Amino acid sequence: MREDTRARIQEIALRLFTEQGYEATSLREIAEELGVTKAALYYHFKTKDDIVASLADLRVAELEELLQWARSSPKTPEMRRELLERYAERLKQARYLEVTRFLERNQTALRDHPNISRMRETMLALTSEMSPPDATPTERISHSLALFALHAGKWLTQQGDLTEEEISKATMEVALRLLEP
Amino acid sequence: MREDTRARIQEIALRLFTEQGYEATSLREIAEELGVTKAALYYHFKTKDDIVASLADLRVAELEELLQWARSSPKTPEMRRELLERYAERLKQARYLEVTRFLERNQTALRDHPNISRMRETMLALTSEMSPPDATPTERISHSLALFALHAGKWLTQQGDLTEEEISKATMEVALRLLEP
DNA sequence: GTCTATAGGCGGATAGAC
DNA sequence: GTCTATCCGCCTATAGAC
Repeated sequence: MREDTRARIQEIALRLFTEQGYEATSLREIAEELGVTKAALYYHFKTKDDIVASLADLRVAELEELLQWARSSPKTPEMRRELLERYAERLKQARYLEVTRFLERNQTALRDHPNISRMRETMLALTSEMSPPDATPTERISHSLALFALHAGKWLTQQGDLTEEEISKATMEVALRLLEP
Repeated sequence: MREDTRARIQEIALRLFTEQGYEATSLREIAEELGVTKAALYYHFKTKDDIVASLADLRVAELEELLQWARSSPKTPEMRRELLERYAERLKQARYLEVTRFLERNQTALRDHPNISRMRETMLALTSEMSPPDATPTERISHSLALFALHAGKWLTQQGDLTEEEISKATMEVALRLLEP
């Protein structure tokens, strides 16, 4: 039953930051929910920003790994399809999805955070790997959008009575179609 | 040269909220930039939230007008194409685009704001007008994404050396293609 | 309409005991 | 590792003069 306190802080912080926003969530709230005092948090993390950094690290590492793979692979349509599938694979992991949501929703508040800038750059580099060098503007937009389409499925969940399976399958179909000529 | 102070507050607040985030922006900053004291702001707006409400009103009204138009129109593919074009038209107006950006980037911080909930619902209703009742899940996702595609162009601006004209044209092409069977 | 002054609270962060 | 106690600054908001 005894869990690493550090991990529990990350867990609670991630949830609250995502639900309420980073600035709107105080260390007091996190501590209260954990059942300790604010001061205890400072044993595990030097600052509030440090908690964010530890959360972002996870995703930055995965994104950079993905980018490295893309760059070292032949620039073919098949590679781009596989990049899409690998990205979708990551999004399926609950923990990773939560972090992604948190970062999506708090872009502005975290704009000066070093990890965030790095993530944005990596994400941009990733979208540019989705198009061949000679692509038209339309192709470029379409291929980049394919990546974001995978996120979109999550926002549109409320819509109708689709199951998660249906949505994720449909979303991938749409994304793949955005890659077609 | 004398401009309505109320309007200038909205203008400055909108910019700072968008750049730094809602929570991260204090009334002191807004007042300083305007060249008055905090207290003066309270003559024009009852609370900080009131400033947000006044900003959101603008967009909520336009979205609801759009929804009303869609609902009172025949449910044809042509209508959906026109809805897309009308939406794109709105996004072209600088003032409207700024408000949209602000709301996009501060969703979490403003999640309890009445206008924001209403906006989210309207936006969702709008996406559901994009699909016929008998649409498959894939069509539903694809058509909804068409609407968001128009936003995406703005995020991907940094990419390459495309002009604003090229991006907006390419984005619309991609969006229209998402509506095709 | 705008000011000065101030109330009252909560924020992040630290010192030092246990 | 966690606590109590505390610092200090900034925040929103209000009262009341001009």
